[in-house]
This record gives sequence, structure tokens and C-alpha cells, in this order.
Amino acid sequence: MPDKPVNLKSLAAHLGLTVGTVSRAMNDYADISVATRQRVQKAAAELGYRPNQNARRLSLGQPETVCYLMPRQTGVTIQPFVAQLLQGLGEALGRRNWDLLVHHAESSQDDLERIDRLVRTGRVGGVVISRPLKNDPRVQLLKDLGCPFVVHGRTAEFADYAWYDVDGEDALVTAVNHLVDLGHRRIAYVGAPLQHQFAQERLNGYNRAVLHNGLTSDPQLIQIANFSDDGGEMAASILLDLPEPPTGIVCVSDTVAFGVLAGIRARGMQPGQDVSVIGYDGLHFGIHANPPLTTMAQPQAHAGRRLGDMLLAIVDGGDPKAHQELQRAHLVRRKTDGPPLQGAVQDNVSEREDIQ
Amino acid sequence: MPDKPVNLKSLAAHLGLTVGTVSRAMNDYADISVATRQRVQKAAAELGYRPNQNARRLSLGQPETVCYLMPRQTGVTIQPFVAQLLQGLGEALGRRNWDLLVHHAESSQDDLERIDRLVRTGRVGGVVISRPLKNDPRVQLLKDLGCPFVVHGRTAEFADYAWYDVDGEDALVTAVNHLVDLGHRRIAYVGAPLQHQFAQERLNGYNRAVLHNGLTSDPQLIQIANFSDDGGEMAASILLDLPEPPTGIVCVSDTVAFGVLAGIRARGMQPGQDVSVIGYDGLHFGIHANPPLTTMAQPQAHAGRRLGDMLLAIVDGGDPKAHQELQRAHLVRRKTDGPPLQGAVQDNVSEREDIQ
DNA sequence: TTGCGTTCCGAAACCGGTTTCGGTTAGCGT
DNA sequence: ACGCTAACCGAAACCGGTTTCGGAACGCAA
Repeated sequence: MPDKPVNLKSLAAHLGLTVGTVSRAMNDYADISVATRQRVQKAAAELGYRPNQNARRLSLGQPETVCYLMPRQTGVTIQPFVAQLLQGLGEALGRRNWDLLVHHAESSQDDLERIDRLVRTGRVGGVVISRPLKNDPRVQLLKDLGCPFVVHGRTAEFADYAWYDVDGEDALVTAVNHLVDLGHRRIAYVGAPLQHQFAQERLNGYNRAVLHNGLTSDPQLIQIANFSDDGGEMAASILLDLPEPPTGIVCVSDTVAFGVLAGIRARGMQPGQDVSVIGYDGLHFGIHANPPLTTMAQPQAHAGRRLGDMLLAIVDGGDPKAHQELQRAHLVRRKTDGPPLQGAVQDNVSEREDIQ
Repeated sequence: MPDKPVNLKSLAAHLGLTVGTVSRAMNDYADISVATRQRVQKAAAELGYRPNQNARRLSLGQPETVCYLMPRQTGVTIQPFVAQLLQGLGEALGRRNWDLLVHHAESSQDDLERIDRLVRTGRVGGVVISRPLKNDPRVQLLKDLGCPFVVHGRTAEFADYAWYDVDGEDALVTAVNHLVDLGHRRIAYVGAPLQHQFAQERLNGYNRAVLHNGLTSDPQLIQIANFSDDGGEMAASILLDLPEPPTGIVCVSDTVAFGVLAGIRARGMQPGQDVSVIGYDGLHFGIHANPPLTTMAQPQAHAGRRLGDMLLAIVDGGDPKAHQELQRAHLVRRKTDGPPLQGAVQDNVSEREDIQ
């Protein structure tokens, strides 16, 4: 049976002190004698005293809790990074005994209502959001509410708040450059709808690299697909039906790339030999794809930790603008990249690993 | 700028009433006149009054919050179901305006300390845990604390608490039976360490099916590997080195099965033709494996919802023993199952889909 | 007019902590 | 012996709600 919990009052009575004195002793106030403090803390440990957090936080006026808003997932595609991010966030917050709440909204409007409720009811003292839109109403609301927040990703205007992001534009430049180095000249991009800022950034990277390398800038080579494997497969089908199909395809994500691989195989072609494919995310699972997927890997192991640390720093009064961190993705070569098979190939065909 | 929040006191002053009256009007007490109630609720809506949750929950003595303890992930392998489960849990809890906390412990001892702290500090009114051990100290602790809880999975003794589980024993019987129907007689099992109850259950299912079908019960055919793709690959390597290697392999999970596929391919063999493989989980990603993985799929779309509903029912005074739900997995045939290639094959070789 | 029962709201205790303020005691110097 | 200061703790306000209790005002019947 659950014996009645020991609270400050009962602990104070047990010690022959008042609640105020016991509270200060527990919190290491200077105006409590060392003897009393030790006596109190010893008794608290023996009786298993645990301060009630609701009472404490009400009194402090600080909920000591942050909320992570899970991104809406499209269809069956789960967000593989959520679990990892939550773990990192929890770790960072746990060091200060802060708690982590998760919420999942049905719609954009629902998102806003949840945020409003959570901060206006004093439920949370900070918010973390992922994958913002170009002009995300959530960041505007959070600014208006004056609630500390950090963004996992960026909006179109990202100067005046805290964020942690991976440079998707740079990553796609790297990916395209890599294919160019292998000899490709006709390179396509399979992207996601552009309301999300990350989709725009990666497209920008593709366009920049196409321009910089003097490649043919054919609008047909840019396919905006559903952000899923099915979307990727459909886009690949369209691209391969082109009168002059691409020899290389860079993708907005690994999930989309998996669909592209399927679309290529459905044509009886071999990804990595007939058509090169580069994904984005660095999902571990990519090594089991058919064939193993070459990808731009994000260093997202400690994204959660960094976001949590930033948020706590802002809660402590830090300037949000001082907490902006841009990481770089790096190329992980597996088996879906190789020199182009046919056509007018340039001279600089670099060596590459054996193809499975 | 964040204007100062409107609380009960300011709302009451605005209306010329006392806080007690306003509170009761907001909560639809019968001793408040209809006119007053409407006047209060109208003003509350106009001023955007939001009751402080910390204060409310302190007064109620009910934190209206539950905690989900994330399972520890082994190595790089993420838990793909976590995001989906959280979404379902949040949905169920959200209908009653309960909040969802997540925690991740470093060790088993850490797990216990977190649970103890969360319930003893009045932080949560319920707990959800996943993947219990055979004799999981967490459920004993939760019982001792008298805290409502539900288990995603089961322990060895599961009679006296609430749980939601998929019948892993039944699923492995189905998987083995399927291979037997295809003509296999020498079937191996790649499992996970047996401290987890689910690992034991699935092994029991394998053993039961082997016995029931009169197959050779060779201890060498049972490989207990790390719960990861690497573990699966290593186990496959051992199995294929056997003087009499298996023609079919059933696995404790899809992740392990992916490793098994890799191990088979590393031998120059073709999964689904030379060796059949059946996974467990029904991960969507399996369709992108090489070749697409046949698997026992769990109906885990609404697991979170069910767990949340159960927990709320128990908080309301329901009997935990009355909330136990066992779901069944079903076979999803893709491309890694087929009739055995060589050897003494039985006569009942059933037809099957074309192999890619 | 008196008496009684409703209806409706104010007053106050309470949840369990934190923090400010003030007073008692002891120690010290002269 | 006296005064002053510093050390230490008690008393009470406060955080923002919920809930119990009692009393005022009112209507109705005798």
C-alpha cells in the first residue's frame, strides 16, 4: 500500500522545526546553521522526503518543463530521428531536473492552440519545434508569447531566434559536386513540397551547384514529390521517362531516395551503375537498402543535447540570437554512386570502390 | 512583449466577484446562477483567462500527467515504434487534457530512481513502460508505489497488472509453420538475449512449432545474438557455416533480419531463393530491403491509443487486471520466403509469388 | 408580520512548497 | 554591566487555483 507521502509539514514536525526553516535548510540557505542543515538533510534522506513538484513550481513561478512538438508525419513514413532527439533533449534537461513534455498536433492551427495553452497555463517554460515552415506561425506566436524556444531547423528569416540546423544547401552542393566529379553532367533533384524551409534550402543547394558547375539547368530535372518513398518512386519514374533521362539523382531525404531506388529497379536498371543516387539524412538503415544508399549524413547524434542546452541558456536569460548553430553534413559513400554509364562523359572519371 | 497573465484574482476583480465564485462558475457548479455563470465564462473568454495548471494540479492533488519511459536502444539501432507510440499515447491522453512526459534512463537502476522520483514528487499520475524484462523491477516498484501503470509488452508473470501486447509466441509459430508449408525442414532461429520477456516468448514459439511439426531440434540452429543488425549478420554467418546449414531462418525482429539478409548475401547467396528469412515487426522499411523482407507485422498503429485509454481507465479506479489486451501479428509476404532450394524437400511445395 | 426553506455568493481553509521579514539569542568588545 | 552586531530560526505572506461552510437575500406560506 502506498503510505502517505512525507511532506514539508510532517518533516518539520518530526524535527521540531517550522516548514520555512526546513525548506531553507534543504535549499542550502546561508542563514541556517551547518548543524541544523545537516540534521534536516539527514532526516529528509531517512524519511525519503521528496518535495512536491507542483507546489514547488507553482511557488517558483517556473514550470521547469519544456515541450517538444513532434512533426506531423506524412502517411506511413515515421520520423526516424524523433526518438534520438528526445533522448538527447531529455539528457540535457535532466541535468537541471527539468522535464520533457511531448505533444503532437493534428493541424497547423492545432499546433498554435497547443502552444498557446501550454505557455499561457504556465505548463511549460520553453518549447522546441522541428522542421519549421518557411514562414512558420509557431515561431511568431512564441515570440509574441515571450516564451523561450529553440528551433530544430530554420525558417526563411532566422536572424532573431535560436536554432540548430544542418546546412542543407551546402550538403546538396556537396552531393552534386560529387556526382560531377564522377563524370555526371545531367543530374536531377527529387525534392519535397517547398512550404518547408529545409526543402527550399536543399533545392537552392542543387540549383547553386548546377549553376556553378555549368550543368544543363532543365526544369524537368527538378521533381517536387511527396515526402515519402512513394513520392520518390513516382518521381524516379517520371525522370526515367524523360527523352534525355538523368544519369544521377540527388534526393531531399533518404526515405525519398529509397523510393527512387525502387523506381530505378522497377525499370530493370541498377542503381549505382545505370543511375547514381544520393540521399540525405544518413539513416543507419541505408546500409540495408538495395543497393546500400550513398547519402549525406547529418551529425544528429547530439542535436537533442545541443537544443536542450541552448534552451536552458535562454531560460537563464541568454540572448536567443547568440544561440545559433549550423552543422555540416558529410558524404557517406556506399553503393549507389558511380560514374555515368553511357553518353557524353567528361574525361575526369575518378576511380571508385567496387560495385556490389 | 508578454502582457501579464490574467489569473483568477484579476478576473474576479474585473467582474466584482470573489475568486471562489469565479472558480465555481468556470467549473459549472450548480450553486451558481445561470446568469452569473454565463457572465463569468464570457469575460473569461474575452480576457483569455487560462487557469494555471500547476496551481490547479496542486490543489486537485492530481498531476494529470503520465510518463512514458523510452526503452534503451542498443547501439545505433533506433526504436522505430517510439514516435508512433508517443503519438497514440498523446492522442488518448489529450482527450482528457492530460500531458505526456518522456524519460530515458541510462541504466536499470536509473529507471527505478526516475520512476520513484516522478511519482513520489507528485509529478505524474501514471506510467507507461515498454519491453519489460522477464522479471522487471519496474513493475514491482510501480505496484509498491500504488501508481497506475500499463505495460507495453509483458513480464513472465502478467496476471495482476494492465498490459497491451502482441502474441510473439503465436507469431513465431505462424512464421515457422509458413516455412514448413513451403517445404522447409531445417529451420533456424536468430533471437535476442533472453532477459527480455519478448525474446523468450518468441523463442518459445519457435520451439513449440519445431516440436509440433516434428522438425529436427538442433541447439545449433538457435542463435542468440545481439539485438541489432550486426548481431543478425554474425548469427547468419555462424548458421551458414554449419555442416548442415538451415534452409530457413526466422528472426526475433526486422532489424536482426536485415543483418541476416546481409550475412546471406555476403556468402554470395540469395535470400528468398537459397535461404528463406522471416522477420518480425512489419517495419515499413522492409519493402526497401534487399530483397524486400517477409515479416510478421504487428498491428501497432493504435497501440499507443489503447495504452493511453487503459491507463486513464485505471486512474479512474478501474481494475488493472481488467485491462489486458493481446493482439496477433500477421504474416506479410514479400520476397524473402520461398521453397527450399535443394535437399529432401517434402511434396507439398506450395505455389508462391514471382521472385524479383 | 413572522417563520422557514432556497438560491446564490462571500469568506476562508487548503494544497505544499518558497521567500521575506523580524525578533530572539549569543558572542563580543569596552 | 551594557550595547552592538551577527547568527539563527519562527511567523507569515505568497504562488493560483479548488472546495467547504455559512450567511444574506429572497420568495412563499401560515
